[in-house]
Amino acid sequence: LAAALRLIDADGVEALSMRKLAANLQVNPMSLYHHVANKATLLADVTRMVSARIEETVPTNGPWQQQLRRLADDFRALSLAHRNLMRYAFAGPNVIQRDGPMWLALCRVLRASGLPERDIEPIGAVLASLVCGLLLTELNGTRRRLSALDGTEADDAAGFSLAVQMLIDGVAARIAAP
Amino acid sequence: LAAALRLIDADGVEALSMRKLAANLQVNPMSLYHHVANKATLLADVTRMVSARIEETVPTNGPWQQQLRRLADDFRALSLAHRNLMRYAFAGPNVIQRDGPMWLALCRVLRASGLPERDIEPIGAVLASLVCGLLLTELNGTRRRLSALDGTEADDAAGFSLAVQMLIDGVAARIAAP
DNA sequence: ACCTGAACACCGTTCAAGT
DNA sequence: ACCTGAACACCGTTCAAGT
Repeated sequence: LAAALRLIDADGVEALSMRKLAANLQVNPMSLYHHVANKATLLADVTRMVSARIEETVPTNGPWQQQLRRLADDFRALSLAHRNLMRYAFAGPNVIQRDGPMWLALCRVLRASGLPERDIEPIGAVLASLVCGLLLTELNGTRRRLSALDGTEADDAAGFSLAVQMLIDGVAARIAAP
Repeated sequence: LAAALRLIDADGVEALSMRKLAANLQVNPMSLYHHVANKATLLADVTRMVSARIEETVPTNGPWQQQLRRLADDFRALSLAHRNLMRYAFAGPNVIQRDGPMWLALCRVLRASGLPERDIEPIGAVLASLVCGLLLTELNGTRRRLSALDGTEADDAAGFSLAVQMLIDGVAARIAAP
């Protein structure tokens, strides 16, 4: 999986083939099938491996607004660190798993915010979706292309930050007047 | 392009090959290359063709909140009508074009809302990104899987509606206190 | 201007045979 | 339990030759 990720980081998901991966590992292409069912599950496994890295970086103190922002920023850092993989992975269902650290951390923060219990999961799912959209459009260049004629990396970061603030305010509004 | 879209609707983007498309058109595979540069641009062209269908359905009267909601709903209807294509297309840069009807309509509505001119494009880009996220996670099943143990189509629609309302409120708040 | 057949350089995956 | 070579059924694309 680590070797596959290296190749994807270098050349993109489309350029990864079982045969190239085998060559990179100095092994017969067919040997891979003793460790992985097929290419699709290999990609799903790489995606899950990378997505699980949110875990370590998650803080548990400070105001909920700050924790939420931190979670979003970590998700963004992860996406930018593995652009090629994540751009592909967002199309599939493996980026945010229901039993994964990302979702668990998000629910924990929302509970700490005082949001009514029955709102936690639906609002959490919507927030996760919205942030996925921000990251996907940053990875594929759509946001930069739309928001200005001469977009920079700093504009991407600013747009992300602005949007996350909007989401935090939205949650706050829902706590104040449920 | 229409034939390609039919095949994609039926079997998904992965199952589309130049050779199958040619067979479907009762033509030699190589003939296709006289009408399209390669497979990647064919897919981009299909995406643009479908994305342009927002055009006709866009209203120009009523309060801006209602127009914005209508735009989002139309985008959702389009995405659901061509799930296989759109799931793939969201990964690329061709869904929302800067000179396309979607973006032009969005900017028109935001101008009508009274949002300061210099906020139109950055806020528009962020809103477009967020809605892309909602649709993508609906198409790949992530939102349904996260928000409840027994999600239905109606839950998807409700989550979408709730999120769009949050976005409209966010814009309204920015108009009231800039 | 469009179509075609042959060919090239790749794919993912199966299977029988090896150690 | 793991590795391997040969083989199968596909790919996208190029190119020279046709109409």
